[in-house]
Amino acid sequence: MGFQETFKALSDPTRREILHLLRDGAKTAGEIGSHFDMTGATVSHHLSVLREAGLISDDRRGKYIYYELNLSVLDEITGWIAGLKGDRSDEA
Amino acid sequence: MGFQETFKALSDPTRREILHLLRDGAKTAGEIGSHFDMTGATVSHHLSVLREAGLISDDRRGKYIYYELNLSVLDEITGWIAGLKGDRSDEA
DNA sequence: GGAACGATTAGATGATTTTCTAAATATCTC
DNA sequence: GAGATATTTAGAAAATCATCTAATCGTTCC
Repeated sequence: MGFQETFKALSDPTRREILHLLRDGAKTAGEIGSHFDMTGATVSHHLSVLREAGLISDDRRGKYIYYELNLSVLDEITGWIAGLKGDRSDEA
Repeated sequence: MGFQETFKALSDPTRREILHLLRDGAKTAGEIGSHFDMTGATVSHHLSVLREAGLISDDRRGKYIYYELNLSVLDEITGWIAGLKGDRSDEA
């Protein structure tokens, strides 16, 4: 993890849309993929980028793999931004 | 502008450090560049990415170009994240 | 005007990224 | 176990990106 991976993950519109899709609950890779005009392999790749960034987690249930939002990493981002907005120069 | 450019701009560690450097006031391109072990041309490129993302603005004063933080775009980012954390499915 | 300095732009190169097709893995059902 | 379904992994191609060197632009000062 780290800001590097997180921001990189968020920099792709497909991946941001995936996060949006997961707002109202976990979805399978297939359900997520059906929202996009690209192959399942490509969606799978995006899911793995999001997973490596810690933005989603996966939950295997039988034949399906459910993905769900993981919001804690986003808190780190807002924290980083807040640190940028604070004007104290002794901060990390 | 748009999230695309903003997140992409934030995804590079050099650029995030530049933003950090500008927390306590405007600096010239040269001052910024002296903090990094890369050519001035490369730093200039990073500054232009940040400028196009709306994260910094430039102010030419004579021979020097001063760069300073532009925080409003960061507010849009925190707004987007907040929207992701809200669970209402009728939101944009 | 010309030299000196601060900074950007142009063009090239190697690395990374996005996407695809094809093949592989995992699970369920018969 | 074989076939069907859900998903990922492997490998390749095109696009984008970070970085460099060299050349250019803008300003100041003599």
